[in-house]
Amino acid sequence: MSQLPHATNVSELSGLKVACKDCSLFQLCLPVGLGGPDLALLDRVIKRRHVLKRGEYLFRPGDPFVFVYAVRSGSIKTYTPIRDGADQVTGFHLPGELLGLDAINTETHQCGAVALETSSVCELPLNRLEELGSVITNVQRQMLRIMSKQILHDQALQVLLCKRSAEERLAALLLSLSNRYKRRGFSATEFDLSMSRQDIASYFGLAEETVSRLFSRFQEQGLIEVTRKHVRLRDLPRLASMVGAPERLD
Amino acid sequence: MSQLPHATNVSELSGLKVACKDCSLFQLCLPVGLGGPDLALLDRVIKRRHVLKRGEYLFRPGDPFVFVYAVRSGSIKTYTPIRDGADQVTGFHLPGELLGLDAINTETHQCGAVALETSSVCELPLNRLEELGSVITNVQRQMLRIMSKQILHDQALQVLLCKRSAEERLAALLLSLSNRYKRRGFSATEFDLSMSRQDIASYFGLAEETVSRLFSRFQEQGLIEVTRKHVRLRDLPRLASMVGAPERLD
DNA sequence: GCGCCCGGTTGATTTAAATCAACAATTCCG
DNA sequence: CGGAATTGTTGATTTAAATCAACCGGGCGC
Repeated sequence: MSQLPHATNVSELSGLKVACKDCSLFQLCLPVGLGGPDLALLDRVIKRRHVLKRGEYLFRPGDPFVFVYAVRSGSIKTYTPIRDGADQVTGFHLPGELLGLDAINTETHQCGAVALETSSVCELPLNRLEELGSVITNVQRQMLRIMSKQILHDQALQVLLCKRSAEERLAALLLSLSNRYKRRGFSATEFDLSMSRQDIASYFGLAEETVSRLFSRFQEQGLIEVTRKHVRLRDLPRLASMVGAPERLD
Repeated sequence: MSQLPHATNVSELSGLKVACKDCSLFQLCLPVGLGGPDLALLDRVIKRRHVLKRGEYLFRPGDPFVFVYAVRSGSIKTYTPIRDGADQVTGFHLPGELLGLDAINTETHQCGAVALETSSVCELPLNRLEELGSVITNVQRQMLRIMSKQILHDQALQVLLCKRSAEERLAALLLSLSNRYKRRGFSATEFDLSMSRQDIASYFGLAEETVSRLFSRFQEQGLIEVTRKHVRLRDLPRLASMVGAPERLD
């Protein structure tokens, strides 16, 4: 189906229990920077490898908040229902990224999360962390950093939506995916989009047709090669020059 | 200059040292829900009453992160510089609201913060919290909640920017200010805007002229009465009906 | 007290992107 | 395997909001 590479193929095959310290996502995920003892305790409460098929829901709006989730493989989109029955896509999440942070305050998910392809997640019971002793401070400090990063990301998106054209928004997305794949050890210039044109349009407040036209235009201009979901970025520097630093979505 | 009411007038006059437990913003600010011992420790590290005149900067983009700030009186806007030299306004902050959360991760402010009128803030040295013992867990838990709330707020703004017209965006702002003033004990229907039309336009990705026209139109329609910065909301229910639940900015 | 400047308003015109419409290519599914 | 449904593409037209332009009025300095 999707040809998205899976960072965790090897560890997934080797067994269900892969400790955080042995996970290929260690550097990108919650435990980054945590020491051995903290990791061991963290491993005790994290539930691993909840698997989702394409289209399956991790949680839905209104669900009670139980876990923060870390994407382990695949990709997951989050969305908010808006009036008129439509959905607004609020984010695309790759391995190592955390989901459900917006539900900590109200203890209820306002967003939903759907797998864009076969994916797996780890479940972090934020409330149970308090049972553990020393680990909590370090993990919470790490949580603060991750949420701070999310807030910065949301601000970049705000600038993009307020000040930038449809063209620049799409460039920003392609660049963001490129950087994120690269950091995960995959090609920065060739990958499959796991989201539909409609998802991209929704995420950026554009019409599906506009996104489609932009993909065509980028191709005409020699910026990219695109066939359906497969994308090859042919001119990364020019793509990057279209997107200012404060609008980087990485 | 601005006729914005000041929640903290009384306590400000009574002296420089007002403990969190005696602050009128207690219920709206960081310490909400914290117990006496935690509060006492918190009071030891919080610096109070840094005063800013209109137009003064609390921090600028690039400044090293030292404090998280809580607005104590007045109002403060945050902004990001974007290419072409312009600024994008990223938020308006009223008493009890926290500033600088986006800098926790990088330890550098990406945004700047300017007083929209004479304002004062408390300074919370996030890093020094670790010197304190038991307080840290509870305060950090509270920080997680506040940041979660911010992320939810950012998502509401995303929906507004992606899916709603200029008209609905302005309605959302007026409604948000109304609710926030109300919670602080002020009139929900009559207040002064501390931000300029340009600030509002920037915040929502609109032109100054559009915002101006909308104020006029709202007045024609009997929704509001507006003279320069003074606003009276004449039909709160109709205003509210223009803004869906997932777009509430409160 | 007068005029200047800035913030705000109002009008005319342009434009980027939405909408409407038709169609092509894939994937889904019996 | 074949037809329906979904997803994506391309073209014509409309539209909300930007831009360009002129002007107003209050507050401030001189």
